[in-house]
Amino acid sequence: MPELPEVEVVRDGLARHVLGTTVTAVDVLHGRPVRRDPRGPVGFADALTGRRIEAARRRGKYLWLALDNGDALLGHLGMSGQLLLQRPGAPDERHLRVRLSLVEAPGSAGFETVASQPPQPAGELELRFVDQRMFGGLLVSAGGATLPPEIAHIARDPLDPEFDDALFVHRVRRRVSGVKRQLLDQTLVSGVGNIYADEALWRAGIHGERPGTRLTKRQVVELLQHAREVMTAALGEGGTSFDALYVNVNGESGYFDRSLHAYGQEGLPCDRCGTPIRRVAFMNRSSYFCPRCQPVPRRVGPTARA
DNA sequence: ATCGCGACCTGGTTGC
DNA sequence: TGCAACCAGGTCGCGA
Repeated sequence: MPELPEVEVVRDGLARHVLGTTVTAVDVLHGRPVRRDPRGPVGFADALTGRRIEAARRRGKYLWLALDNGDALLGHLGMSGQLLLQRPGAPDERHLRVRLSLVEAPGSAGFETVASQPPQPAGELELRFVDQRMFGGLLVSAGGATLPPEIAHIARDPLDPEFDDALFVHRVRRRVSGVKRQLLDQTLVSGVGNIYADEALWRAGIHGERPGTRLTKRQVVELLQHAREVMTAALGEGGTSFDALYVNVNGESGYFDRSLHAYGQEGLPCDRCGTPIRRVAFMNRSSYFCPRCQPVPRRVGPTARA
């Protein structure tokens, strides 16, 4: 599933290929992905048509295209979403939900970086939102070009140069909530999902059910740094599979196969101590951890296994 | 105010 | 073999 590194790869691809283009048509094939747009599917399409794309920005797992009127096309890939760039006429993907027709503005150099692609009408391409499960979605954010108000509550992510480490440490240590739950709290830090939370906790040797109030400053600082490292590593690998005219979100990127130490490793020996990795239910999903490197805190141990 | 949990989705896999 | 149950999980809204 797309995590912060994959979303950043998409953002980067969009930045290199759709800036300066103008939206000439919008086709909403399924209403659900635009459910959060207050204008509805028709209003959504109308608000985009004729607009020029000026920037591609991201915060956490949200990304948006800044438009020439100060609005923004805000998107979230959810679990299974993809943003693909296709030539017009390419067969519809099975789960194609929204199609934006784009045209290069006269005089723009926007497409000249696209090499070795199939023949296509000059300056025309499609931006397609494909999403099997439709947890993701798109909306037009009024006045959202710089930062959409819809995501004003979303914290900066750990790779953001303006992320406030000290504030994060302070807030985590003030809450009794388990530290994994806090890592997943978008108002504290964004971009960390179930996979990166488990990986960062494994690297830090901290159990996710440890209350924030029971962690030292140093432990939280180190945990944050581990989250940065694991996401940076994934970003490096995610970027290598990027195809110029095919902005892809690959949930099976090599990174996940090669570099995971905890997530999805139930029963396999811990890469540090050999103890079998354990899996427990957590927030309607799963948590993976090494019971030796990440001992279950005594006070909450019984519930952590429930 | 803060916290925790269930609903939302589909398709692949598992179990009976 | 066929069908049902389960699982993946980010985000939001609701209830405690």
